[in-house]
Amino acid sequence: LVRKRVSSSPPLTADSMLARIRAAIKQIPPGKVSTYGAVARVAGYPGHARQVARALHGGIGLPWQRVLGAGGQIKLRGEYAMEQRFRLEAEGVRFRGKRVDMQAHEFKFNPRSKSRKKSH
DNA sequence: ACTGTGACACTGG
DNA sequence: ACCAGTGCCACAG
Repeated sequence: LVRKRVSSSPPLTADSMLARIRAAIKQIPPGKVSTYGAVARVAGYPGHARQVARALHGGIGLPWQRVLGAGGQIKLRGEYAMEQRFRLEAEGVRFRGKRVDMQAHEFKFNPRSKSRKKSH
């Protein structure tokens, strides 16, 4: 039943992909967060969550601390995990146990970027 | 070309 | 709620 939509003619080169992903990440404002999967979707590449992580690893000047795993969980390890949490809390992001309170802090990307089929 | 790896997501136990 | 298994996709060797 669930058909996938690949209709969004995504640039298939790795460069365009990374560029779009970085652009999406930059949209996340301080105090807000998103997830690897959500960023990938908004950038036009549903299912490419891992590439978002790759983009963050190499990209400079990106608010990397604002990208989390599904459910608001930090996916980094060791010192970096603490660094991320520290940075987020410094921005006012609240945690509930080991995860961010997504209900309160998840950033809603501008629908315009996706398939805006709303209104009527 | 093939295999292993990873800042992932989802489902099931 | 946590952990394991599986699917996923691009990249490095």
